[in-house]
Amino acid sequence: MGQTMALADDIQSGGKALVYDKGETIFRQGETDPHLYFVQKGFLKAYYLTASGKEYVKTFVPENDFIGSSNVYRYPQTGCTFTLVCLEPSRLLRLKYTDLINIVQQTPESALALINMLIDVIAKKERREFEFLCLSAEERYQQILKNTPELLKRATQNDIARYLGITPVALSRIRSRMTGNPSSALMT
Amino acid sequence: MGQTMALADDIQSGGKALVYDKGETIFRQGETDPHLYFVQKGFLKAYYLTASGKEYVKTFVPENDFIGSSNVYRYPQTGCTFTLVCLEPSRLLRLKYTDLINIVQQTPESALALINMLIDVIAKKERREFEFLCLSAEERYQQILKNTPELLKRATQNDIARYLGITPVALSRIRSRMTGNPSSALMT
DNA sequence: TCTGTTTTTTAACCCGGGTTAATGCCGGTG
DNA sequence: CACCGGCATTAACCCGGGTTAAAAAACAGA
Repeated sequence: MGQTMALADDIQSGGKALVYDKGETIFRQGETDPHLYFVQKGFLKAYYLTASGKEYVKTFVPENDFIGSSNVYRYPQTGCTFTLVCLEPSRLLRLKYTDLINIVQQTPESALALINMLIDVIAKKERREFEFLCLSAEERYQQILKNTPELLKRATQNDIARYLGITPVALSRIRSRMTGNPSSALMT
Repeated sequence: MGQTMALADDIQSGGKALVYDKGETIFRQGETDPHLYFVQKGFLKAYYLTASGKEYVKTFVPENDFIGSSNVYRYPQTGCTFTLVCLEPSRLLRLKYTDLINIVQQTPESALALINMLIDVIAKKERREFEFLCLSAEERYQQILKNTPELLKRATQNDIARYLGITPVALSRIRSRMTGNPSSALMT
């Protein structure tokens, strides 16, 4: 983590600080935005919008986390695969991917810091993949209760449902099932 | 890709070649194996085994791909989160994570190659995550038909089902639904 | 406080996938 | 050749989640 913070320092020195209001959009699905963002303060939501108009939440982004459309770095002509919007007033540091690579080429330590950060991202995605593959929607919700209960305070239940890959109606049912009002099982 | 191949060369010079028969296990869930593997030839399956004995396929690993339990790199005391087994006779290159880091510290170019490789891994995981989040099981199967039809030849339908996150029975139903024998809809 | 909007809950109905079990189908082995 | 184990298919039944719609609850602004 010390290494990652050092990288954050590098980004701080090379990046541009930006302030957004709640509800503001940083970039939209389809646009090209060749930047990596570091969240100094606030809370954001990254989401996919399908052709049929349905929204699915890719991830929530809290303080001290990074976000950017990685495909745009590798294939600069492609568009972002998702939209990034603020759920709270936020302060971000913005840095071009190409500038990041330049910074990281300067010192082996910062290169290693970036490598470790990327491996952390991979580990995180691996856990989400594991949860989709191996757990039921109810079990995935219980993981949130156990591991990131703050999320319940910062995101609406609608958005949490769309993050779990289910509808808000289904999440409401899961919750009432879990509250376990066992008497309801006895009633007609 | 040229960069990634250069990295593969580095791994080749520092790695140890290993040969496995079909059915052999490289490492088991719970063991600690601090290595990254590069597949020169063959085809492997990485899978999770739940407490209740159910198997879920995390990924298939074809030639020129890498695999390793990334959490073991960051947290060396933890065990692998999955089991790795050969579906075909395979030749692998094995390299300690720590040696890889040493190699990569030598030259900025190899560090950049690793960074690019990691970003490719992230992009790949992002697509799988997207498919779980936004697509139905049938749509996910259609993605395989479109993007990696070779998989149908190298893996059993059982394993493909467990990769899609459904049961073999469900995949069989999806296939018969898709064959679209429309007459069956007319019959009792 | 009143009001309009968003979020959450509940109900009814449908459908896809899980489960179990039976059957058929190879492919390998003795 | 006969046998056996794993793989694929099919059927029957159940349950969780999608969909639609309506109502209740929580919020934010005037």
